[in-house]
Amino acid sequence: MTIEESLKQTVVNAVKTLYDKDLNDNLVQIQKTKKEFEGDLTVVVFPILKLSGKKPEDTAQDLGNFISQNWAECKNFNVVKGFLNISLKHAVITEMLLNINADENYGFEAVTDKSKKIVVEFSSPNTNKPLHLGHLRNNFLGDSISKILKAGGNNVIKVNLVNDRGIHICKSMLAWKKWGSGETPETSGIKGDHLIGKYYVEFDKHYKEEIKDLMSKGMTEDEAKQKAPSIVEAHKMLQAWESGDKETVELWKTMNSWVYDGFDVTYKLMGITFDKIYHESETYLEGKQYVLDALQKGICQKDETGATFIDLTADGLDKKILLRGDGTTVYMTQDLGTAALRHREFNFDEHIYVVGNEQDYHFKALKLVLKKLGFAWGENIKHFSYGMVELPNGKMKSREGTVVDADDLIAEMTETARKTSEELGKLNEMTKEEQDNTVFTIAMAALKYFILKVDPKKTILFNPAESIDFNGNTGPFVLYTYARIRSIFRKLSDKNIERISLKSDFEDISEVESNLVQTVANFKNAVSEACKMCSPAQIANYVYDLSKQFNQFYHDFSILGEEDVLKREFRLVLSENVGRTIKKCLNLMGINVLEKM
RNA sequence: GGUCCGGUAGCUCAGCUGGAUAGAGCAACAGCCUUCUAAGCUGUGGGUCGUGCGUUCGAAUCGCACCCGGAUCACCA
Repeated sequence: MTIEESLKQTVVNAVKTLYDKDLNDNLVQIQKTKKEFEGDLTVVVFPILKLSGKKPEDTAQDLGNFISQNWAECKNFNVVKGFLNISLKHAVITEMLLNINADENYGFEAVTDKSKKIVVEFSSPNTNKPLHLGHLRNNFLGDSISKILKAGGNNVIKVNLVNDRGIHICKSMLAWKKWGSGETPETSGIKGDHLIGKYYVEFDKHYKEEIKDLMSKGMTEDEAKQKAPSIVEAHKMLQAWESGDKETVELWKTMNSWVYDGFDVTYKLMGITFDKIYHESETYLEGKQYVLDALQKGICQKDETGATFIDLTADGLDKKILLRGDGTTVYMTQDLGTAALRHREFNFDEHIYVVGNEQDYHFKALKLVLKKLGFAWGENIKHFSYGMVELPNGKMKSREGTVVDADDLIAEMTETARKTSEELGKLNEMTKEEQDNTVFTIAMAALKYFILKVDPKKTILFNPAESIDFNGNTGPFVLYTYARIRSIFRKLSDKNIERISLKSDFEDISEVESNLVQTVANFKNAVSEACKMCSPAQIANYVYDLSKQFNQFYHDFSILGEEDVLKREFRLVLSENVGRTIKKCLNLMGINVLEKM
């Protein structure tokens, strides 16, 4: 039983004894006492007023008297309006600390046998452009929630679906063929994904010009968009590809391989791996088959242009096209195939798609279509939706080249981290290798934390002019706190101070120490909550709060001499716990810790 | 127009299963390095929690209406 539950029970007993009424225990509100008031735990008495029939202050006083006499953990209490603040005995705090110490895994491993099998799809890059800041949000979120779910005892399978087919690839291929000089990553010295991205932008430039031209000749915009020679040619290329045209397929293979080489570098920088990688080019045909079957069974229909669609109007959505008039497949067709394939392979309990909120509609439709096609497990797919990353002048668009490139950003952050570290003299006694590792770890911590700390639902506004901070509520600050803790233990071993085992009758604990212990004790709760909500942002908030508290505590921290041996040990055990908790949190966010910085 | 999401300090964000005087960081200003890491700590200033009504002992938090911003309603992915 936790300390809160024990107090709750005592309040229920108190109401029974004092007022002879039965109090439903979910009406008892226990919360941590706010900083400004004296005490550790607070009972909110307002909900009890009806039972007591007395004023808030008097009710609180009654309860306080009862609790101090009948609850062994209570040292003393005070009443502020309708709030009953209770101070815990120091022994209770020490006991709490020792309990945390005993459970190295914070209880996570215990739930393994109840685990679910969860497939998490994230990253899912298109092979026609390099990764940008928006993709980083996707990757960091996907990686982090996978880690959180795993920590919660689930069997997690991380998968990546590479969008290696479709009209967008054809656009890059066409531009490379038509307007390129036959350059390759080797001849140009450009990283493969960036090279392809360059031609994607090139295509759009020509396409736009053609539209403008056609419109000046009297065509409507919609018509021009469809009739522009480039897009017509791109569509032809897609058809050629889907029908297995040798030359087209060869070009596609070559250009994709450039992109993959480029992506590998970026994934390595991000520290992200997958258990399995899928390619749309390998799954879309399975999807197509389901649609054709459904057409035969009358679940799907053909419209006047020959396109196949499914009618979702009864469910509040629209008619959804599943095959184009020319028989080629669309996004949805492919996703149907992929989902079915994965269910066959893994028989998952849950399938989470980490995809931006611009696709909320798509996933609503996907779930429905799966069920209509007779896949009952369609109910178990979940869309983890997150907001866009925007720049001060609006949305990032690869086509228009208005993006913050992932590789560039990482390089820039690493440079800033290096400069800052040098200025602070942090790199002085390190080897070149240590320096590089330190600087890179700090940069990635800053970047990941910056993105993960924001509620996934919200749009992130990123201002490239203001570089990502290294002070305050940031990754580097949390890392720094951890490094400080590690430093204490290094110093300790230097001084050869013998560790003793802490007895729980130690009586001298400051307010800040008591708060820290409670915060750490709440870790399991906080993280299991974050686990349920799948929320890296909550973890970031928690670990920041913890780090801040520790830094305040550190201000007064001292290793102390022989005569203060218990106090010293209390502080060391506390630091150890905080350090371990910080490390765990950072790991859940995909951030590596540093021993020194 | 329908649906979904957001609106909290100058800026970036917490807080939202209703509880005490709404919190951090950045930016500004004033302090703190001879002792365990100053990427830190302490203090000052800064708020009609988009607006209105309602529910409640109590609303940033819940409900309704409205205003503003964004996404989506594709034979793009």
